[in-house]
Amino acid sequence: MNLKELSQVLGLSQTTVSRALNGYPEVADATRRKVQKAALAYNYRPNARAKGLATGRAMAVAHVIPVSSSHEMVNPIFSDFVAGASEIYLRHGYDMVISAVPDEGEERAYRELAAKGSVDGIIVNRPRVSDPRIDLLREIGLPFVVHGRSSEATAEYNWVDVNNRRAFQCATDFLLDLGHRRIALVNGMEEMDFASRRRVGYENALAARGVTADPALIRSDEMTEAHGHSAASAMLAESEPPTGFLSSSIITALGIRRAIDEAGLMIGRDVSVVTFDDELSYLRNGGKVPTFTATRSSVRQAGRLCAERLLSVIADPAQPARHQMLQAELTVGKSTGPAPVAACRPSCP
Amino acid sequence: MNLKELSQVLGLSQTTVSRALNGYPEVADATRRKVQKAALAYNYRPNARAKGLATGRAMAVAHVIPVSSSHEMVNPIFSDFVAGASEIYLRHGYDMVISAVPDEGEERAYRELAAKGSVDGIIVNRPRVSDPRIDLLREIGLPFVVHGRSSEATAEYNWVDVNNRRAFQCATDFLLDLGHRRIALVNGMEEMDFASRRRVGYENALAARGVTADPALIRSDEMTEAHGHSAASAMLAESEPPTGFLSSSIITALGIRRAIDEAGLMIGRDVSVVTFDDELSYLRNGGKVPTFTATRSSVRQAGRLCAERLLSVIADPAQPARHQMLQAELTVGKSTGPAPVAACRPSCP
DNA sequence: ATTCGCATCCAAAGCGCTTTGAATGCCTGA
DNA sequence: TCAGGCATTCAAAGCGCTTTGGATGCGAAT
Repeated sequence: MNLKELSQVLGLSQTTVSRALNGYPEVADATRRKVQKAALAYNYRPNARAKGLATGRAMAVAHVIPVSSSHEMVNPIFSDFVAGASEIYLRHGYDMVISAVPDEGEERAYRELAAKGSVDGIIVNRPRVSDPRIDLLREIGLPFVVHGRSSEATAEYNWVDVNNRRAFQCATDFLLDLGHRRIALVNGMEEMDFASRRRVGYENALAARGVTADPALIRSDEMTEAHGHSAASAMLAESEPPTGFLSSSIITALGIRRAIDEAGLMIGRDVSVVTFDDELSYLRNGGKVPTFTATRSSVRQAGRLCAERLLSVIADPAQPARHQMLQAELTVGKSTGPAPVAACRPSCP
Repeated sequence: MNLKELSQVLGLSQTTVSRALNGYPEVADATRRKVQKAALAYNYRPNARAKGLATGRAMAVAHVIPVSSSHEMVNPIFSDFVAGASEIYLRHGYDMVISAVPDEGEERAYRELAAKGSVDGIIVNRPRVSDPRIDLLREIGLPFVVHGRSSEATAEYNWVDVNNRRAFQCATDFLLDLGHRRIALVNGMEEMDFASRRRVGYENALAARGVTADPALIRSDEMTEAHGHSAASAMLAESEPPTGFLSSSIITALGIRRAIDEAGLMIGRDVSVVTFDDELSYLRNGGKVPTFTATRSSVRQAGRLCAERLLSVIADPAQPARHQMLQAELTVGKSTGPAPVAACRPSCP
């Protein structure tokens, strides 16, 4: 059933039917009710493509998911972020299109997205420290919101981010306060902006206490369970193993815990772990006293905020850029404790 | 730059330009080359909405993600499935729209999706044992492919599924062969078809050996780490604890392992665990000898297959329904071993 | 020389909607 | 009685594309 048919059934013009359904005031109340009833009865929905063509708005936004031919990795936080964002889109009648963009033709893909006109705006995920996408999107003129920031970007743009530097500074301080001195950082890929900021927070905290960061205690890779495990295993096997770990994701933290178990050590007593916790729905760091001591910030909530911001920018593209900084709170769980007193070694008196 | 402008620049009609770009034969080679060059130079892309309106095809498919107001859970396999599917869509020039559908208005939402005409087909996720969506979609006439099956559906429909029953039967047999008799099942929600089939496989295997399934050893819930942990903790604290666990997901398996560790037991020696492994990219069950003994089947691959099937159905909707059954292979890892000889208990001689 | 076929190109209709500009009918006030 | 105002409704244009149904011109066949 399309508008033409519906209007014929009703004996009205397409204009009147369209206006009645879209809430225009110049339609008699009786007529409007009649039209609404018929629309319901015939299960009429305006065709989205035709509507879009006529209005110039797609009522859809794109989330870009980078696909790399080299390594098939999906961002673990993708699902929860998307779930949060789609709550908002649902409420506002927007569709979400997921656009897989291969690493190679990144620029081309973004331009195409804009030129095709199938979306009114874009959410940019996983910005790198230096990320050409931001300037590109500004040039193209398509509304966008970045989840995260790009440190080296000069232009103004809308972003929603969590205070990664501060979170890792706090987490490091927490371990330092507990007496830990050899603290390892199991980080994400450091060309990613969030990972780079986390490292800065870690290094700042150490420097503030006069502890020199040991490069052997810093690892950076995709945030998989395997990475957490292999990084921690290797470090724990060193002659001077760390007594504390900072983890960039609850998934790597699981790997770190596994390595600790395997080493015959006890987490929270022999080795402490503080992790960043995105509050992934299927990996809740739950319980009254959470398993892991963590700096937590809901990525699902970040998804909601990004989506809301994007819809606002689409509604009024001229407004100045706005930034939303979320604070990750440190919650003490069972994975941390005072630094163990050094075991008696040959060098000890 | 739109078609009209481009054709004016070239001094050609819109018809010719359109045909030149779409590969129709009735265009002179020289003309075609000129048009292609200009299209590139001006960065011309046909407007997707207009094209869709004219052709009647949206060049987009929907993936439905159910959002429940009661519990905010995202299917953990969502990201990898979507990543696999989008590889295919990308290759064929299709967009993927993620449609959040609230539990309440499910039927309305599907009808709307079809009537709006913004997609050419749908992927149905997480079918339940009895799932009205299948009949609904058949009635609506929108092409669809189900990831999984719905046992109680009578009509024919396209699906891609893994042999869950067989996988769990094999896994159970494997533990039985190792001498285990008290085998627990930590399952997903059993109104989901896959979980129901897994349970059947488990029960069949036990029955075939004359072992009666103990209801106390079966738990079913969302496949979170917490569920694995709490289910296993509770069971291990019983007077007759299980010596083997079957887990429905690598995520619950992580929780089970945690419970085993906490109980002071050793996985693979005191307690064996076999898990279903969807090969999630950030939770690879890696290594030469994998951590977990598992029946594995890549959900990313399932995403690819579903997408390919859907595009095929869209291209030729009249073709008969086809089914693709993937077989999950059992891979032996470090999490299983012979059933421990019963420790000396008061009741022992 | 005329016709036919072929290669190439084009004008215009149409996809289903919104929106502009105008028409219609009715009531009010002069 | 008639102009003017208001409330309703409508016909038609237009969004940017594809596609139908010709046009046009040229060389080959008659």
